[in-house]
Amino acid sequence: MALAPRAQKRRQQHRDEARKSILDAAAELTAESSFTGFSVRALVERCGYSAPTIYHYFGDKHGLLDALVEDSLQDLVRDMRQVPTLPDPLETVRALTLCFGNWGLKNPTYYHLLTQPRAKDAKPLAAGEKSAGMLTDPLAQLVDEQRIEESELDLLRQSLWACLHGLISLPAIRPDLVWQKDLLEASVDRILKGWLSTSGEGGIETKKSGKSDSSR
Amino acid sequence: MALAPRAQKRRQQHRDEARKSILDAAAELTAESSFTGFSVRALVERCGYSAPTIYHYFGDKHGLLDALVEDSLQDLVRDMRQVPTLPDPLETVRALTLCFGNWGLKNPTYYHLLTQPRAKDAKPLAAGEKSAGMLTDPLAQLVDEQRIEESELDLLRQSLWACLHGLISLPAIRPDLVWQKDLLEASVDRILKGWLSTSGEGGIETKKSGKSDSSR
DNA sequence: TATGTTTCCTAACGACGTTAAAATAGAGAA
DNA sequence: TTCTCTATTTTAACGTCGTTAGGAAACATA
Repeated sequence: MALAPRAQKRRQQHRDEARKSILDAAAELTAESSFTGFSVRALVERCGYSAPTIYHYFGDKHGLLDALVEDSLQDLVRDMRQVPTLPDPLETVRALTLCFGNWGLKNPTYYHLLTQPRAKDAKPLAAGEKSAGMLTDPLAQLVDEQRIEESELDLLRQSLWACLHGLISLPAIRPDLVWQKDLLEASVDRILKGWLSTSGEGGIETKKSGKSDSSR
Repeated sequence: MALAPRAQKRRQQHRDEARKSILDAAAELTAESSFTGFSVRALVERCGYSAPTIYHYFGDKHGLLDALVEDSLQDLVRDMRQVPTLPDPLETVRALTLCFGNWGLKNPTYYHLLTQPRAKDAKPLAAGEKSAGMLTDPLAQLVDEQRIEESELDLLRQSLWACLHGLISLPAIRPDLVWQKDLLEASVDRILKGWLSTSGEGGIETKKSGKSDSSR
């Protein structure tokens, strides 16, 4: 028995409103107390709906949090789309990386939820993948311009990603410490510099400029 | 009523044995299933003691896990102590950093417990602080040798720490991906290179070597 | 009206960390 | 020995969590 289009639309509208009011309450809760202290039951008290309703709409606690993060991630993707493609692809990589990093620093709770190990259903959030893929083109261009070796591309990508992850998450883990305010920007610059300058030579600049590999 | 020394010693011995058998069972459990899936109740079943006994010895679930991590951290500190002080302090920094990083990669569960936000009682693990402090001397020496500016010392320290954190924790978070096997070593080298080479100039090496700050 | 579907709630289940209260064991004192 | 004090250990619960079975209520079609 297919629903008439009118009724179907009204149903969907009601669904969206309910989802939104639940997500709004969840956003409030995560803003007040971060991921710790967020519980379905606290959300139930806050949003007026009952627990099974939340499970009806989101299936799971993780599903709810995923929807919450996905909303914020769409803001990020919008921001990253506004980053212009600069003449120097390295500048583009830098700008995109900083854009992502600043989003993470501003939304530590969402970033933490994003990077929390996911269940076996596994699929990473769509917007997360999208933002990660935005680096592909400018990086490929750097290879084309022979400023990085193709054999090092994956290494650079993973290195940049991992370091960025640390730069975002460590200050969130240790808010008790005072963090240098330009830490993200300075670090990204140095990392890119380290990967791109004298790209043929792998070693680090030692005092005597000779390679002593005493730590192997 | 002070205890006689003999009895006191035997008591202590019994205490240590009980603690050790609990910690051994906990180590087994965390080795099988990582931090998720570790529960006090599972430990109770494994170790034979009852729940309040565990609380008697460790006060808390966190206290138990802290004791577990502290044990492994002592191995790390021992390893780091064996790193020789090399003629080039940069090599020393590199070796210590790689030592710590490799420990983290080999003990992802313990590293995760170590970096999990701690309760309000706050005090960081003793061995953790000790290992972090080992970089102080060689870094100061780099300043003495005028290879890094003193004003950038804290920035470098935090950058190195944060990137190292990312390099350890991201592969643990995403074991589904294939990680370049030299990621840690290559990254640390590039980061140090980025911070030390041409130490007077902050910008990154752009195509035209001109600074365009379009991302501010 | 009657029927099927979607939405929503009451009430519970099982697992978790934790603890109150009491039983047990060990060591010195009588 | 017996008594007493302390340290160890257990049984049995409490409160919270995520989750779900089952049914009631609302709604759209017929």
